[in-house]
Parts: sequence; C-alpha cells; structure tokens
Amino acid sequence: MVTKEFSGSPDEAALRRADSLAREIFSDIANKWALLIIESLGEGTLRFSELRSEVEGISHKMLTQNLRMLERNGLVDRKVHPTVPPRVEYTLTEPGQALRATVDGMCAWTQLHLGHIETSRRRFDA
Amino acid sequence: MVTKEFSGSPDEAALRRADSLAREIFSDIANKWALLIIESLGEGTLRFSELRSEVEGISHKMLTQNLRMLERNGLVDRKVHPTVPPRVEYTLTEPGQALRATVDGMCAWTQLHLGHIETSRRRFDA
DNA sequence: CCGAATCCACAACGATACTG
DNA sequence: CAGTATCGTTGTGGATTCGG
Repeated sequence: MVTKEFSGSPDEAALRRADSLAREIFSDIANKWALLIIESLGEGTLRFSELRSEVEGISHKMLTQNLRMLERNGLVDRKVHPTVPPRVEYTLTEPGQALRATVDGMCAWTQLHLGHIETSRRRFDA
Repeated sequence: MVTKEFSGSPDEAALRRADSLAREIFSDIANKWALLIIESLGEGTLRFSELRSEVEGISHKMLTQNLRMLERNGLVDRKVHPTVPPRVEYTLTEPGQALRATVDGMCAWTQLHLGHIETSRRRFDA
C-alpha cells in the first residue's frame, strides 16, 4: 500500500504530466490537415495563399486554425512582412522538419500500399 | 490547347484516380484514434476489450468504428473465435506493421520534443 | 492579402439499450 | 464479450463578413 492516494511521489506526478502532455500534442498533430500542411511546407517557405492552393480542399478557416496550432507548438515559424498588401510566410522549424520526415514515411507508405488497400476494400465491401 | 476537356488521356485519368484514392486513405488513417490503435497493436494480438483499456479514453463506438475501417483497408486482421462468450482478436497485417513503424517515429518525435513544445507554448500564450 | 468573429448545418461522438 | 442501432448533444468546419 502506498501512503498517499494516487501514488503521489513527485517522480510519478512528473511522469503523469509528461504523459498527458504527450497525448495532447499527439492529438494536435495526428489530424489530416496538420499533417498535410507539414508535408507541403517540407518543400520550403510558403505564403498563406500558396498553402491554401497547395493543400487541396482546405478551407480558409481550417488553414489558419491549424497554422496557429502548429505555430503554438513550435513546428512552424510565422514571418509577417509589414507591406501592403500584407505578406505572411510560413516555414518549418527544425522540430517541424524532423516531424516532416516521419510524415514523409506515411505518405510513402500510402503510395506503396495503394494496390493492397484497394483490393482489400473490394473484398471487404462484398 | 488539348483536344479534349480536362486533359483526358487514359494515363492522366489513372493518375487522378490514384491520387484521390491516396487522399482518401490518408484521411482515413491520419486521425488520432486510428494511429493510437495501430500503435497499441504493435505489441501483438489484442482482444477488443484489451484494446479498449489499452487505448486510453476511446469509447466503445469509436473503437469498433475505427477497427472496421482498418480492417476494410487491410491494416488489421480480425479473428473471431466461435466460443461463448465470444472472443475476437485483432492483429496488424504486414502493411499494418509497416505503417506502425512510421507511427512509432511520430511517437518518438513527440517524446523527444516535449520540452521544446512546452516552452514554445508558453511563449505563444503570452 | 491575411486574420478574426459570427452564424448555423451537419457530422461526430457518447450514452444507452438490445442481440447473438 | 463483441457488435449494431438509435438518440440526443456537442462540436467541427464551411460560408460570410468585417477589419488591419
């Protein structure tokens, strides 16, 4: 038996905090739009409007929302040029680039298994 | 100028089909629950109820839904033992295992950058 | 051009109950 | 134990508008 409720040693508390933070971050980035944005930015710096057309099908709102989130988590760098009309450029940070590498892996995986998946779907749908 | 609307050569049509299929698949798997399930199954075969407690916070409904989707795409294998009470086991297929490798990468990335992200968030929230 | 806010339609989700 | 169906709520995300 432990002496305090919830096994309250400082170490365990710290581990629990790290765990919930990790879950939070994972939930942030494990979504379609975030990953597609990261993938697009892999090729270099892009403006907001360029991203908008690069990431097929994303709405204005989703793009800004996800960009804010990625900026908050330190994955993208946002550079505002004080010109008129405004010009805002987005770039992957170093951690962002590191993540992009694994996202590349996911994309490659998808391409590689297109056939397998298509036939698997046909079998299942019958 | 092309002779037909929408640049309609057979090759281009095939490429467009593959592209939209890839997008569809990517949208399927690039979500929190699917990735967490794949990650959990990496350690071996699990029963439905085991998955339920392994994947923290997932509801019965989300679990079945995502498992169906993963099965349909050929990422997990579903084995029903005709016993009473029923026993259903889920295992990653070979393509599923391949995908898990890249998901592992994402998890490792998260752990590695916890600190950077936490401080980045604090700066941003100010 | 970029961003924030509002509105609201519709999908996602959790809870519950029922079947094999 | 596992799966399906239904229902009610929540929340997501698109369209639009206005502001810098």
